[in-house]
Amino acid sequence: MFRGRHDHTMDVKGRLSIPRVFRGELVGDGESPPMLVNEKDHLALFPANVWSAEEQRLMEMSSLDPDAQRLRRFYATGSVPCPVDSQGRILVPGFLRDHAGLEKNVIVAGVLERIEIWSPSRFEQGQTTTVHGLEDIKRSINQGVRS
Amino acid sequence: MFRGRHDHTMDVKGRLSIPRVFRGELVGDGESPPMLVNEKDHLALFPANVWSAEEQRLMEMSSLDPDAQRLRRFYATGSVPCPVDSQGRILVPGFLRDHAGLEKNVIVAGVLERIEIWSPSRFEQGQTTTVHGLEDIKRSINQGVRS
DNA sequence: AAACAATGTTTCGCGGACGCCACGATCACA
DNA sequence: TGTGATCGTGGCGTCCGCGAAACATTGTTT
Repeated sequence: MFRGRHDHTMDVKGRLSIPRVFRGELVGDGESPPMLVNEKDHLALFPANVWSAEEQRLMEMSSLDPDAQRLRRFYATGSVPCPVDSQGRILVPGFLRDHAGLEKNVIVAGVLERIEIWSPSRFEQGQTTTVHGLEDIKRSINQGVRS
Repeated sequence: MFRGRHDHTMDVKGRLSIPRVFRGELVGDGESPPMLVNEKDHLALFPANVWSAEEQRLMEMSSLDPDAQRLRRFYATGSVPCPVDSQGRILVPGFLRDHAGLEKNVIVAGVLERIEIWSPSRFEQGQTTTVHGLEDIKRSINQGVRS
């Protein structure tokens, strides 16, 4: 379970050191490398087994459903195996840096089963809007509108 | 069950002593450390088992629901394990201090299953608005509008 | 063969973290 | 009312973990 927020900086070449507290759980037994995945406005980093479970669910969706097909394409195209080097760093490919709008300063956030990598400005913005809507979100979830 | 209000002060480095009466229940058997959690306008401190139950509920929400995802991100990113040192103090990370607007003087309040940490001004303000709206709150709860 | 790109390695320095101790105020109890 | 114990405060001081940047090495391409 990943938790907390860390302000880190990226190499000019796109190398980013993973917070120490995350490394153990992230690499697991080291069998297969973690996965770096493109999301709408940020990147996500998964332990191999967690992502493969997620991927499994994508594959189980109907290939006749255009939406499912789109979803599959988006994630398949935007995901990359991402080994952690001996100094605890990952290399973020250029096209993912671009999509997530990452520059030198980034935020590495623990979100339970995943690690998220954000541009600071986008992150702050997202958080503030979340805070504003927080009570409504809680209410609607509490009422079982979703779940 | 935590009760009562305590005016304490924080270290320049963010160390804060927990009221004596809270310590026993807070650390429990000491297996896993208490959790310090960011809330909208204050911080909350939980015995490990209490927070992990809460976290469990977060994880069970659909990862396809954007609102659930936001909620998860908010709480996971804003929570950090928070061991109590040998002198009964915790260390409050800088980013949580900022979010809660904490400075030197803080209020440590017992709120049944949780301990809350407030900036004095925000606390007072919250209390007064609660007092004003008290009757309405009671009414709507009584009507089962929530929960 | 030279230049650039990619990856691996080393070092430095900041600051976070922790432990200890002493002062002082407050509370309890005699 | 006095005395003692408890508990919070804060002030050092030190340590070392960790991240960041610079450096070295390898490999690849034309």
